Amino acid sequence: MTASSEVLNIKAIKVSCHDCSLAELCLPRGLNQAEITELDHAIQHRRTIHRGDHLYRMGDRGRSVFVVRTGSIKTYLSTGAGDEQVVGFHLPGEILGLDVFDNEQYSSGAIALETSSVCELSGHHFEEICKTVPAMNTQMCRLVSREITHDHEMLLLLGKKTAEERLATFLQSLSERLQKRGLSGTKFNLSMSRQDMGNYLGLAVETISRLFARFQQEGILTVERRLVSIRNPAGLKSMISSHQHGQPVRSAQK
Amino acid sequence: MTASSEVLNIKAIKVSCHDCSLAELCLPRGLNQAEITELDHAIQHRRTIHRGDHLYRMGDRGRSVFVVRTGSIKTYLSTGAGDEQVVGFHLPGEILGLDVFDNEQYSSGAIALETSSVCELSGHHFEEICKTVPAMNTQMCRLVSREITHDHEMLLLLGKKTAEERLATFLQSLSERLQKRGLSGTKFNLSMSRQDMGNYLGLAVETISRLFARFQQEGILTVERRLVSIRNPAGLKSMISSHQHGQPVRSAQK
DNA sequence: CGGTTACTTGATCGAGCTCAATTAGTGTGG
DNA sequence: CCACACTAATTGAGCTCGATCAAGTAACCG
Repeated sequence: MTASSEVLNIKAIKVSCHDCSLAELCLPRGLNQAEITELDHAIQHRRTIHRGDHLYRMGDRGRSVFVVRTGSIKTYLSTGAGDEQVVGFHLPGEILGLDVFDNEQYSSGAIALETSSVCELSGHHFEEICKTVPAMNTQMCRLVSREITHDHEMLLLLGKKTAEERLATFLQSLSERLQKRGLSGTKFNLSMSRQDMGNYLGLAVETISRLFARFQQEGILTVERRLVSIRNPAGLKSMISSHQHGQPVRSAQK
Repeated sequence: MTASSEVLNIKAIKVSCHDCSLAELCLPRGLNQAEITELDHAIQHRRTIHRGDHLYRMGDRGRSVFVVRTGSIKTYLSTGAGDEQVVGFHLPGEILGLDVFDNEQYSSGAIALETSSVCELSGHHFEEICKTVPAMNTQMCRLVSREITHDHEMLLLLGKKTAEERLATFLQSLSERLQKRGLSGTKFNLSMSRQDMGNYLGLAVETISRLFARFQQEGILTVERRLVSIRNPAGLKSMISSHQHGQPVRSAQK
């Protein structure tokens, strides 16, 4: 804010949750000043990782969860057979590593898509703060719940949606998340490759490429390398779910 | 069933976690006697639901999570467009409804696959117990973590696996879960329809049927209506992941 | 620049879906 | 106890969406 605070940039690494612009999206949301102070004590340290670096690998022992501060991070699973599945893209304010609590080791890996910084919340401090700050426990439940709901929506996407619906859903979701962060929801850079997108959406890279070409032809968006501009947001939304089903199809109901 | 046991059935509803045979698989796991007593107070009541009944519907307001005591329950999501995605099958000792904490409404629906009973843990009591019994908080984190990991494995299944691999994975997982509950892992009844299985695995009913026929032909198992007998467990396991990939394919790595 | 990687575009193929017909359970009521 | 309706499951035939294979182009980077 003030010009003179420039000198304090080194301190920026030590920025507290009080001053963090992400506070409203992040763990502190809904906490009072005293509670945020407690939370601040629990944050072990801020770490920076570069494009392609692992934050943690599948199977790593640990007890920490992380919150993205800047940049973006993908999480993925790999099978013995060599193929991998991207399970999430994480933007500033989003939490990752929740899979560590089962037996104190990560069941997924996390790689930075670009230079990124994260706040680390160690398991020990995490348990402490859940005990001492009830609001924090509630907040944590909310985040975990959201994560599960999101994963379920991804199951629906992979289980039922067409290629077109998948990409449209992905772009729409990304757009909304960026907008919440004060960025443009209509013009943004993709931090992940076509490869990663395809992997995440259960599609081949070629399919992603062709879909982008088609969306462009139809005037839905323009895309140049990784820069996407949504031209027709309503059109994009209308592609998210299939319309043609007259009566319920592939029903889960009895 | 028997006329004489009717008298005791009423008591069955009031069984405590102390006496429950599921304790080792369920929430009380790792808790001491005093802590289990606290947990017992938090369990609001036991409920019985019949085949096809909803435990809760998508969008229902609430704050409770449930643990299956007997029977089995499926959870599912539905889109506006009318199609649905089964996101889980829940066996005794397994928790469901964790998606309720985000904004105090269920983002999924839950339907009994057969006559089932559940223990309800209300949100209020749940928060209380997490505060007063730290071990319970740890336990909860573990369960949530496991849920997330499982969902991620399902993303991998839907995103990368072939139809054969999907069904094999499903049967193997079911077999293991039943075995943990003291039931046979080689001969068991499927409580869900082919429809539900197909929906869950992202496959058409016909594909499930054909796969069962093929597995039978290959001597992997026999299936008669919903009764499955695994004849060659090693053979089943070997079908879980693709072998042919020489070098990493569809990689998530950069 | 030359080499590497990311992306695009075209042509072909196949796993699994859809449609259709049949069979086998499962009640339900007379 | 059986006839009827209804749902669940199987089996066959053909088709389609998106994968795979192949080639070319464009950005990036030492």
